Amino acid sequence: MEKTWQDWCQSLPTPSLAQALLGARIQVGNCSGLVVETEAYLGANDRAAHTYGLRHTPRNDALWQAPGTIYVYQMRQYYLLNFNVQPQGVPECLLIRALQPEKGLATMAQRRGQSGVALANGPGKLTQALNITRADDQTTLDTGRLQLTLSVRQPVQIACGPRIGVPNKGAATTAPLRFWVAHNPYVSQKGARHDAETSARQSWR
DNA sequence: GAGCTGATTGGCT
DNA sequence: GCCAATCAGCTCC
Repeated sequence: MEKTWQDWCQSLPTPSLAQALLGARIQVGNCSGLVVETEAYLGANDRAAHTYGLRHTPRNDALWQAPGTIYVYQMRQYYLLNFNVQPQGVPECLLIRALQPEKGLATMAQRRGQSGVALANGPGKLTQALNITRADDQTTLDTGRLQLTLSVRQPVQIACGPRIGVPNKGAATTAPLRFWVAHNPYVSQKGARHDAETSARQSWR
């Protein structure tokens, strides 16, 4: 019997959940991919979080809902996908930064206007590939059209580092709250350009 | 390959 | 008006 999302959320603190989410499958319609990169956002005390200082606005209301609530935020002309992980009233969440595409490659390529590694190697790209928009904000993993399957694969090695796009915010800028599957070519970092297929296989157990 | 920059939308002060 | 959890294309090594 699989653990429910709620049980899973209660089993670990948020940064550990960010690591544990690597290897999960996200599916929307007939498109799916494996989570290869995440970031943790730690609510009230995290200057990079939208809920820093317990800010509660119409935009971030989803973060104040029950665990499993989906928060979709618009950045420029892109959408960013987050999952709420802590009990209602504790606004901590996980940002999905990159996916390794599995199914529906042609559909995703059509939506993106790109193919291969560039399909979903960034937070704005994967939402475009999976057609996730503000319409999915405040839906949940139980009732929404987005399905999540935990622990489909196990990373050989998990790497961590500072989050991206969080400048001049002291501890929030440097805290190692970004986690990715080491050696996987579908992460959003530019540097690692390996043989995509070979490395993708070798990055999972 | 690495680093910089322009594009450009929406939410909040 | 200001700023932001981005992206892609362009330069210059």
